[in-house]
Amino acid sequence: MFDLLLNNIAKYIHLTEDEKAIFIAHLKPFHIKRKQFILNDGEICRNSVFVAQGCLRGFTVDKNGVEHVLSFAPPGWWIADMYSLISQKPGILNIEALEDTEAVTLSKAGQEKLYTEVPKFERFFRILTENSLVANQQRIVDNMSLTAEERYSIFCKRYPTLIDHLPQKQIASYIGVTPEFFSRMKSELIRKK
Amino acid sequence: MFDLLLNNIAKYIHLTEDEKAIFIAHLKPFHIKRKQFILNDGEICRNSVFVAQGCLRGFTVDKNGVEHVLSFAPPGWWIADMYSLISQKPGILNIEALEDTEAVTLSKAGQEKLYTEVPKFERFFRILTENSLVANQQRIVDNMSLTAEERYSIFCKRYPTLIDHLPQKQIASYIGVTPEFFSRMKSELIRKK
DNA sequence: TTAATTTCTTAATCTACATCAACTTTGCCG
DNA sequence: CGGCAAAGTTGATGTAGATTAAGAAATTAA
Repeated sequence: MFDLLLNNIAKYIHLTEDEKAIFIAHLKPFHIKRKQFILNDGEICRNSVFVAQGCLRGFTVDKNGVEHVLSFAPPGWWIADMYSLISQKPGILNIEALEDTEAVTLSKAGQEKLYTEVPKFERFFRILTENSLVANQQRIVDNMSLTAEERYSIFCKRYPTLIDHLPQKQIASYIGVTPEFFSRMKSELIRKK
Repeated sequence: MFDLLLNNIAKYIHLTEDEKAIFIAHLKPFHIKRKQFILNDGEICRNSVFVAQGCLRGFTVDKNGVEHVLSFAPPGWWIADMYSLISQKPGILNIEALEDTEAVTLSKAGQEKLYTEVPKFERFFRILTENSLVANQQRIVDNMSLTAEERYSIFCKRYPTLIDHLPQKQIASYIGVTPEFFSRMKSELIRKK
């Protein structure tokens, strides 16, 4: 059950069996059906969530009611409204299951306790956050300097597994175009080849 | 000399005098003239830089030769090519002084040594990275869901000190429009009021 | 299976912002 | 201070991608 997560952690820090047990004691497994939400904008985000199976998405809704996908969380990924989780103020992110999903939560309180019990986790989450920061900075650069077509091509390379079983309107939203434009773009790409 | 930095750190972790000394031993103060670079794209980023006075900017150059400002570093801010710093592979960021600047460097090696010597710094840099991640995620959302005018308004609120003494083409680049459009936008804003 | 709902496609029209070009203003360096 | 490069302005025109709308295809739920 926790194998995927523990293997993931093992890439960055080494844990004794005791430390693993302490860690696992803070986790709460759960599963959630497609289309259900684990977080709504305006709420305070109280957990980090690690996906073991299925897929979640984090998105905002702008003042015109348009959704914008900030992140996908396929197996092996963490997701949370980082702003809200850190500040414990109401956030702007909605987190929804795109398919039936199995995951574990680590509460904010649990995470902080973990830092004192096993300080090595400071390192683990620092590295995790660093990697996330790098990906987000790259996305900003891509959004500023590339066309939608180029961003799509990058998405395909970076998330090959997601392409197949994700509604394409979700991908359109992630790369920052409308579903209509995305559809056209795809058919033009096929025509070109 | 290190006061600004130490006060900054004190917001997140408490350091003994010994620990402060260890930290400072890893720092190297330097100053750099306007228009000089401390990092070029294609190079490996070997340092984090903390600005005490002046201002730096980090930017990429796209395949058409257009610059895109990823970040400004006024006094009290860190700057680095995080991708390159972490991976120690060639990066895409240029870092340039917008004015004569005084700063300190912390080398990648020094930072890692610091983590083992004073583990509290894991926490400090984790928090720093978390805050940066939150800001970057917000910027992605803003770029996807707001008009240039709205992004400018947010920029003004968030970086009031920068507005005055920054060439406006740099601000235009940061919010993701051309200098020409930015100029027009500003004059329309004035006309409106 | 079928009805209902959601997703995808295609087409016409529209707009925020880019590009190009010429000119004016600012600010820096000798 | 004066000359020159960089920054900012303004206007005409171009375009990537949005919007609206309506039908076709695919999923889902019953």
